[in-house]
Amino acid sequence: MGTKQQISERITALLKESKLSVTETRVKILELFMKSNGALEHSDIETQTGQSFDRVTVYRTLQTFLDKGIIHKIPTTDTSVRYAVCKSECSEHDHHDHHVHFKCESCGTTTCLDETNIPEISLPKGYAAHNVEVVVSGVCKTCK
Amino acid sequence: MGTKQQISERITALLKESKLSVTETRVKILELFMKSNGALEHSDIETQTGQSFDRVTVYRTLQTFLDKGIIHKIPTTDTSVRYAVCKSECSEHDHHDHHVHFKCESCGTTTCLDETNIPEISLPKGYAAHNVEVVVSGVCKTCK
DNA sequence: TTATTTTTGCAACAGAGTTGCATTTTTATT
DNA sequence: AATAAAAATGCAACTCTGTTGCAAAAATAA
Ligand SMILES: [Mn+2]
Ligand SMILES: [Mn+2]
Ligand SMILES: [Zn+2]
Ligand SMILES: [Zn+2]
Repeated sequence: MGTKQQISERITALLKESKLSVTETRVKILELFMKSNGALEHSDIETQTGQSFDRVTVYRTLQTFLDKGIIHKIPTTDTSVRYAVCKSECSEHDHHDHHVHFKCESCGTTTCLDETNIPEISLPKGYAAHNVEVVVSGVCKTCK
Repeated sequence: MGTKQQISERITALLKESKLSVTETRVKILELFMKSNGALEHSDIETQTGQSFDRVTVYRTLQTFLDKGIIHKIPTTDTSVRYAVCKSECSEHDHHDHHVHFKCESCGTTTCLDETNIPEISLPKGYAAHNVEVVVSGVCKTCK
């Protein structure tokens, strides 16, 4: 957690590490991600910031964060795209989110289960795996 | 596999089992799915049928097939939606595709690995799993 | 402070998906 | 086989999501 001040400093540091200008948009969107306990989609960001930013800016900001390994996408079966902040192992052009994602059918929240490891999958002969995504749906601990 | 005649009969039977009218659109789209060795998205269906059907009809057909448990969706991290035919265990309103999906980074094909089982995932306390989706990306056996 | 680089907002556009409704096709009934 | 009832299709119009070019504004470097 941390105080508002501390979070703000962490965000500034993160942006500078990633060689990104520290702008109001980027800081506010990163704050949103850090406050939220679940993944966010584009529309969440638009509504939760109170329509203060242009849609285009939000799209570009998310793309920039993806490029720099600050956030990652979570697979869905609908056309929506969900994003969550990366913990540590991720870097520019090389995402390694070896954790399971959980989508609650009751509250709709998608969370990163950072402690839950992805098991080995033995593929048929001839297939080479680079990345494994696991999305579990069910009921989360708060909805239980 | 089977001859054209046999496939046609199987499709008719499948539609009747699902209590669906046997229409040209539905038969042609199901043929496409059965011929294809990978998953299809909406645009594939439009192009591969030679623009003969209205977009709206294709959307409605896919939705109907989903509702009846004839096809299932495959999760992606982009906004595209991929569909593949269900094998057997699936029925109306209850999809159980306990198999792994593979997306080839080389040829772009998404395939159902029907023999590859999904391992048990031990979630944190309080979480209840209803369904587990696994999507592996890498290089498929034909591209290797 | 000033110059340079980067980011933002706007406008305009492209594409994906949805809905209502009239027409056509399929299925059920006689 | 003909007819009636039900279901599916195609079209038009629309909404929603995401993209691109460019001028104005903001952030960083000098
Ligand atoms: Mn995650
Ligand atoms: Mn499948
Ligand atoms: Zn929940
Ligand atoms: Zn391949």
